[in-house]
Amino acid sequence: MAQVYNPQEIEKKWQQRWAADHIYEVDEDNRRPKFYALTMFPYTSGDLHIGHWYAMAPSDVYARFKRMQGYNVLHPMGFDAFGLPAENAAINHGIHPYDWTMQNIENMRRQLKSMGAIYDWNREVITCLPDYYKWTQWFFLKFYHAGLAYRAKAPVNWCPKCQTVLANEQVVGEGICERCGTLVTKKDLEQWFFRITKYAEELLDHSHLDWPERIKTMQRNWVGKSEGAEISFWLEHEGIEQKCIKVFTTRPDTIFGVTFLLLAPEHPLVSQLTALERKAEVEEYIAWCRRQTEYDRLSLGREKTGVFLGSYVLNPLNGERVPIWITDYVLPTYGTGAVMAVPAHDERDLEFARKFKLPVRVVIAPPDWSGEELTEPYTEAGTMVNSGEFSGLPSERGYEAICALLEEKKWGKRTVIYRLRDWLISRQRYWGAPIPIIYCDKCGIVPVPEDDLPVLLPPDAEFKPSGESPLKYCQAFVNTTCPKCSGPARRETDTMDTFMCSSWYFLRYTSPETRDAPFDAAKVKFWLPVDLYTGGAEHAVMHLFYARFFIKALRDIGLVDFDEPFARLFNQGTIIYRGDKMSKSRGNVIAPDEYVTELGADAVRGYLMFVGPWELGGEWNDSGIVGISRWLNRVWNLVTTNYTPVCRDVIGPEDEKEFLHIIHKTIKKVTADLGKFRFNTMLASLMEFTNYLSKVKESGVVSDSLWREAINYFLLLLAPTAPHLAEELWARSGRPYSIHNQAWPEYDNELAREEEITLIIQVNGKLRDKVVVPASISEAEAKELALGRKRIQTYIDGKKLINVIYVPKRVVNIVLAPMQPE
RNA sequence: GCCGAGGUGGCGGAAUGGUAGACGCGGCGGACUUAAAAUCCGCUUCCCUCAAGGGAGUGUGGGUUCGAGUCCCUCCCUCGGCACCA
Repeated sequence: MAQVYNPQEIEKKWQQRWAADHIYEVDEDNRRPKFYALTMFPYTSGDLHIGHWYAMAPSDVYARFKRMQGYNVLHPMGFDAFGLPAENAAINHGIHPYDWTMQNIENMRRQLKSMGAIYDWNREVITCLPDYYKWTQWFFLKFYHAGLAYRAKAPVNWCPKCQTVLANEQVVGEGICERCGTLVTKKDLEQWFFRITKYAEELLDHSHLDWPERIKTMQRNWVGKSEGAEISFWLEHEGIEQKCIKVFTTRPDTIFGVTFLLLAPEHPLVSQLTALERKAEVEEYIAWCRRQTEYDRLSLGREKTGVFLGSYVLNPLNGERVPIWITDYVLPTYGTGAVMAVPAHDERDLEFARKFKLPVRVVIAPPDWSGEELTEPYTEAGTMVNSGEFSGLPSERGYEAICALLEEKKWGKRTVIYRLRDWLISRQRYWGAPIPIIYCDKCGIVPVPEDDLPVLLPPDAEFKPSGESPLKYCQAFVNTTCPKCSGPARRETDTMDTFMCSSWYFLRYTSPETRDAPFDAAKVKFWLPVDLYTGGAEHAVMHLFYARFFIKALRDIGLVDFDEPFARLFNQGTIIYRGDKMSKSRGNVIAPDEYVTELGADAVRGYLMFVGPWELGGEWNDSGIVGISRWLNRVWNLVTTNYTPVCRDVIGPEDEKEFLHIIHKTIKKVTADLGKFRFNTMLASLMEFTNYLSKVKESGVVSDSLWREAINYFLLLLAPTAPHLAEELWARSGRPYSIHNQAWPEYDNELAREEEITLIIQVNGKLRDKVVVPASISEAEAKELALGRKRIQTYIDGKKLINVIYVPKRVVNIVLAPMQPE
């Protein structure tokens, strides 16, 4: 038997034993309350780095904690296995994406197993296998039949490097591709969309979700709800069909201040509304706009640009003639692509008016307005002026009155619009689930019949990116027969966004073996919703948003009976290394393997929890981990070397009492900290406990039985954090296998309570003395004691006592009169 | 520009409005050793002092309070998100 702590040996041993005994396998056992603890599954990039461990190890600790607390815990793991890097690897290294992905999974699974988590590997889910993506395709068909999937031509985000379209959510920061950082361009393409906008309103509702405020805010901003009115401005133009231009405004109360109308350069009426003599100038401007990148166009702080079309509309409320301009700050995709400009009350419109010397008319008076021109736009509510019959009304009432009038006269109506666009799910790439659609010259768009699923990804496709789907060139795949008329037909060659795959994987974990359905409905009913979902915040408006949409759609289709997938969400922070987020693309990854080999998985787990609060992340520091490793060694020595009480007739009852107090105080603290994900302070209190145990051991002042009890509690508290070491020490001290099937210790509140406290004595708020007193001390006793202290006397001497403040069990503050100046 | 998180020793970080710096790293000193490593023990915010003791101190400047790292206001910096959305 090894006498020194040898993590390599014991970790391997227990991992094999746990697997052989199936101790972490889970079933729908109703005797214990269920708890679904889910960690975002990793993309199969090749290696897990310390950043992955930071997401996974603490969540495993929490899942183990809940398990010991008596919950029936489902804590599964799988792989998000479709995606571009697999293809890029294929292109760069000549290996098939399937082989690359499966090799990576092999390696990552090995790494994950070395962590010693409670994953039930029978439930593993791999999204790129036909058993799985068959159902991803099946959901597409369900959405199609429910009217939630449609095909449309639209200007879409195009990544020239990835050679594929991207969803709006995948364009980040300054208009760059979320995956590769390339500047995204626009392309007009026929694509498949999911009608996520149908759920815009419901997606705004986070009222039953225990989620971080900032994620909820980001989702709300992403939906971008605006309430206002759509108003028709009459066209004063001969010879065109349209009688009016519709604008959207959130401030119908400012309509009397409209001094020009703005259209997006892409607005369909622009060419018809351009006066002959302005044609050249307008066309030149439009051409200039086209040359601007999306990012340039949306960036703030650039000078306003635009041209006058040479035509006019009439303001329906006052009949005024209003010139029509085009400008690139009006976006064709938002609202109606047309804006009524009110320069007095909108910053951008004012800038535009000043640049082009257009009139500015105040129609909402600020509270103390003198009637002068405003130097800056006034965008708040106020009193309406220069507004005909509405003048004098508070603008909030004017808003209502004008809307009512517009609706009565049918000049406009109240409207709500959203910034959210439908979810573009087509990708012109190989390594994804094929969209199960067939195009027939006779029958048009025909969905693949359910029985024909999966539409298998042909293994032999040429997948070099060409800007078109690689599947297009795979004749055996493309050519098929129409399911309706049996005539010759072509398959859709685009694949689905991989976020489709990750929108339902958490359902599959409940029943991965199910063959005739995506999941076993009873098991989903048992386990879902996920009780705790942990992962990085980078998915706020992507994965987390899509998954919510998916569940709402499945609910409406009748496949699930709940509204939200993730009841509670927790975002861990980011692991920084060399000043940057650790990631393979940044080339600053630290592999856990060498640390696991050298110091053990328990040490790596422990160190990651010790760097700081989980939600804040932290800097990976090589030298920090040795602290945890040394501590685990001390733990080993503490438990494996014999304790012998000193030879005394009776072991002092006072010492035993204090010992019990420390034990229960520690249980209380560790339990509370684990519940709050405060792993760093939990470890600190376990360390303090071991420091205390060492002292006790040295002095031998407790009985043998109490010592054993303390070790017993300590190992139970250690078990979630260092599962291997705890199991080994548990076994070595003759306790029954397995520690991980033991109940979490309960603390005795009486014993955990402090009996003695250090009373702080302050004079005028400054610490001057401290004294240890029984916790039961009364106010009068405490004050008397404080005033009687020798050291305090020297401060009080000769000064006037104004007040004595007593804070129970904490402080006596003696307030003296300030010194009179001479 | 707006929203959110954060700013505390040499470093990572602790602190229900009540002892600032728990716990760990690093450093210094000591024990063990022929020696080193490992381990163990002690010290370690800064300044004055042999010491006892005293003073200063949680990004900046104010305020509230008997008492502020913590609450309020001002400003500065770092990180994350959003950003011409009518």
